[in-house]
Amino acid sequence: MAGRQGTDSGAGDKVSSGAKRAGLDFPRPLTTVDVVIFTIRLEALQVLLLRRGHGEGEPFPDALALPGGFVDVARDADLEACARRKLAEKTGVVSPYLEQLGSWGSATRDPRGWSATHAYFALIPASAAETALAPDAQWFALEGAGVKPKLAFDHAEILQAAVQRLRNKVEYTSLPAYLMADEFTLPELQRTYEIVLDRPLEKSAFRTRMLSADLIEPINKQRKGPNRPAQLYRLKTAAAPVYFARTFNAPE
Amino acid sequence: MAGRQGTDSGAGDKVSSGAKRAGLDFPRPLTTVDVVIFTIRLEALQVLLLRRGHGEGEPFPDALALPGGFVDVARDADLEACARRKLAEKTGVVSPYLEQLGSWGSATRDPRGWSATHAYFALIPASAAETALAPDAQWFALEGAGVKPKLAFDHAEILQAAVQRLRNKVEYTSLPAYLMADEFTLPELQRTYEIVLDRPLEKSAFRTRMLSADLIEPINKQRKGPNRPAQLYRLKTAAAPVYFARTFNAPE
DNA sequence: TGAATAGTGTCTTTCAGACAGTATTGG
DNA sequence: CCAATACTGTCTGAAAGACACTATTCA
Repeated sequence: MAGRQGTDSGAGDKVSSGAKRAGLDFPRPLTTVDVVIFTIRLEALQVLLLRRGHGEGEPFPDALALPGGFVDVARDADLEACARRKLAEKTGVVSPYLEQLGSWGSATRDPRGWSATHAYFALIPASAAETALAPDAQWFALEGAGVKPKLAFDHAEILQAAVQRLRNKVEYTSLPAYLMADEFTLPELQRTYEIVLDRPLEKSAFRTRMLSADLIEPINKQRKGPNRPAQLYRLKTAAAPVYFARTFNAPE
Repeated sequence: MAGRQGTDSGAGDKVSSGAKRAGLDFPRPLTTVDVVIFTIRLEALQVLLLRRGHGEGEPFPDALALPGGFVDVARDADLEACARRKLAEKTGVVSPYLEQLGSWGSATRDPRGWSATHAYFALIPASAAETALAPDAQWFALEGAGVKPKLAFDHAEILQAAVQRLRNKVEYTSLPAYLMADEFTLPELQRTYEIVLDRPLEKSAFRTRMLSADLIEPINKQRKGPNRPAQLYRLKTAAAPVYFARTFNAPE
């Protein structure tokens, strides 16, 4: 970030007050943060969407959109804090897996003017997906790389990027572990992998990979059922995501 | 991006004119774009840095910084166009490998106020690294994950993230191909991999991997030297980066 | 001929894919 | 006992690691 070069234009809104003295008297883009929140519900990968309002000057009235909004320079210390705030406001979840996805900015993506959004994606366990949900929020199952209804702004593009990133990383990381409840069995974890990847995995290779990674530990408990009970595991404390040296299936 | 929620504070600069009518009467962060430009020079991975000016109100006077600056809402159609503009202004290179790295935004990273930067990283061939360089720009060799001099803002952190991302991706992608001249030999490409990764690679496995990927093609030419000449290759036309199914060495 | 580097072949190791086989529960 | 699911073992194949070997140039 060097000092400003080039000429300022007269277009758009201007900042005033102390800005001129510091040489900051030029129009600023709008700055927002959006969060793509994933969970597993009903044996499907789902994403949280909000119904927009229809007040005066609101673009895309009544359309569906990702949770997000303007950065509040008084409340948000940094971008991630802003993303966590949006997440907590809409789901009550306070410490999910949260990763920066990228940013989208252009003159045209928001009819109110040049705007740039910082997109994050979060993984939350199914157990947390129902509890403190905001009234205007709703889960939608993913179909392919998107969702059935049309989305506001360029949110369909952002959602598509999030799904691709998630699917891609699931091939060689332990990210699906963050979609699990506190205690889970290996077959349940494998099922989560399979839902996200939308293809079956080999049981044997899957178990070897998961058990040889420094990721989960067995607890003194089993999941009962109408069949052989399964060992329960939990994430090791302070478990950062594990990166494996290979992807799951050789990509054809 | 939903409508604005919460309360606006009185801190910072305000927008005026049409903003109020549209409900946009709240302070906006500064929006910048920074580009981490890598090349290979003198058998080392190097990064382009700029010496900042020392005009009135300029933060970090005379310090080194990444090429970048404010988004110009009149000139830049979108963030990537802004990054390409900065790159072309400083190096003359117009079509490098360019990838979004992430964004950094906080109340404190710029003394002029809440600011968010969109960081990109670019790979350019050594041949292009010298030609149309801006007078205030200079190449610096990387040592570890950073560079010797102190950098302005949080640019040391951004640079570190760029190096980590590059090193990580080089383990399983063909990114170093974008650091090569138009024509290159396989040993030269391997040397580039080794410089970026800072460790030797096995010749045999390297050749097998590169030749079986749909990435390069031999041309009817050889590189002469005081030894056996080497086959010259070029990138296949419209070669997107190749992703391999495994990393190079098993991570210990 | 020898130095130097380009390029190939061969053996081993690692780990996923395939899939058969064993284990343990409830009914 | 049987159905159902959990879990293990064994064989195979693909690709990397190690490293020896051959090939081709110039001096």
